[in-house]
Amino acid sequence: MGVRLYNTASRSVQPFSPQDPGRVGIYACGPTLYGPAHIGNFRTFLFYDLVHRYLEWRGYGVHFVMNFTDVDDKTIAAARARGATLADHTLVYERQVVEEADLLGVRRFDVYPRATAYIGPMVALVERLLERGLAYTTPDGSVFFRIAAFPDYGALSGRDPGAARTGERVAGDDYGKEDGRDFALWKGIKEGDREAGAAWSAPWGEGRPGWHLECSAMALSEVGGTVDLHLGGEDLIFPHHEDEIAQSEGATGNPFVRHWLHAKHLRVEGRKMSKSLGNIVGVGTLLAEGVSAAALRHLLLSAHYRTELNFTEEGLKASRRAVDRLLDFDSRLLSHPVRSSGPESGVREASESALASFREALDDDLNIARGIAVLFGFVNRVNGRLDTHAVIGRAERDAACAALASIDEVLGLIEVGRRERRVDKELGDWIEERIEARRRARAAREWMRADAIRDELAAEGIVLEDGPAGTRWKMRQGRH
RNA sequence: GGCGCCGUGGCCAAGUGGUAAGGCAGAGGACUGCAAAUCCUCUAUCCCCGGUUCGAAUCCGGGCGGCGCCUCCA
Repeated sequence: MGVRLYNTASRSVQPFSPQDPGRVGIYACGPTLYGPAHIGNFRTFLFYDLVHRYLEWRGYGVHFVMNFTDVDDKTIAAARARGATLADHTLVYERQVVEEADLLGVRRFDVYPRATAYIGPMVALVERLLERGLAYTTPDGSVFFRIAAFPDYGALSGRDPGAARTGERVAGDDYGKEDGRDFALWKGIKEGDREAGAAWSAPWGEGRPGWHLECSAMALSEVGGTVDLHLGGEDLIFPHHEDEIAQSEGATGNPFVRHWLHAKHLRVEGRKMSKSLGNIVGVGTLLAEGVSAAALRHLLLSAHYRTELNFTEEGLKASRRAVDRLLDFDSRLLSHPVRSSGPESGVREASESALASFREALDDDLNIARGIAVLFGFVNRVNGRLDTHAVIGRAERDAACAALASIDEVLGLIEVGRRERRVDKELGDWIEERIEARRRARAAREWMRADAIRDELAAEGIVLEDGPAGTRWKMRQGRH
């Protein structure tokens, strides 16, 4: 059947059909660098990561572009409040978000354009729109898009362009608009912009680009004529993406995007995350508190991207346990005794069917909840086999390892979890030494001494698992 | 007011016409020196009412409840 994805534009799930399967061009709206990213941002970024990883897993050649918005009202305001230049201010948060994304296992995308590096293309875009009569300048040096001249406006979000809002009161900086719905392509220079390094010259006057324009310019420059997949948070459908379509198609005359995907927002303890509620949760804060990155990844990834996800303390705990189960299985599989030949235990069959079911689940509009269920079903089945078969064939074991690794190429849970369990060589050697001492104590049936050693290790976060093939140990992950 | 989404066991969450995946939590059992890990068993008729159908959580109608966007917002 192939990959099927929901398309916001058609409001239905449809086959994913890139123009050129060999090079799928994807543009994702990235963070605005005014402050630290929060878990809501990261739910969206992890959704991007899923799209990225899954399409590559399915064999597509993916060219994935995620921008950084480093100039807009908020970044300028934040930079000015700190007395920093725009460039200095945004660099701080760019570094931070990249670092956090790495910690959560978000694979690096191909290109990260920063808006301020695309002023040229933006100016060119506006010039074309002016030529075509789709834009007009105002006395303060701003340029607005003329929505009345673009009949398709509203198609993505399902709005009637003619209705409502026309006669609305205009905001303070929007003097001169012909129509209340018209949006700014370029904002004429204002007090303080130049000092903050937020002013560029253009044929119609000095100023800075409008937010919507930035994404159009970067998408057209970095992805090309038509974007196969354009991703974003659900809040961007209107007006941001509607405006991107209007500008891009108005200027080029070509379809801008084939397929739109939007991730739903998350809630925190049942409530909307907002400044006024004071419940904005930063990823950096959580990680600093000792929350496991793998657990956080699991939680943010575990619900389908088009359903509301409720971020709770309890959910985080459940996710942590779930990831532990995966990691325990991973290490059990790797250390399970094998022989070169002999009767099959059923592990190979379980591996093959897990891979097929996983693909089926993810092909269906990235149904990750079902995909994760398939994974746990696999873990369960194989654990059962390992219980009843003290030794399995090497080829079977390898097949199971390969299946697990393959699925984790998409989920990245074991990938991130393993990192957190890793210990340095010195600690590792000490652990091995202690385990050997405990082994001797146990052999001598000196339980008190053996348990004292186990407690000693537990105090360092090391958990032991005795099995027929010896004792395995693991580093307990973060507090949550 | 306009557009849209959702309501499944204690919590989270799949399933969208054939009699309920998975994770967490809970109970009992097996294994273990004790643990840990693991396995087995048990725990829901799907917000309510009506309709369509041989058959509905799944379709239709009506309620009730929760939520999103419409303004900066992932």
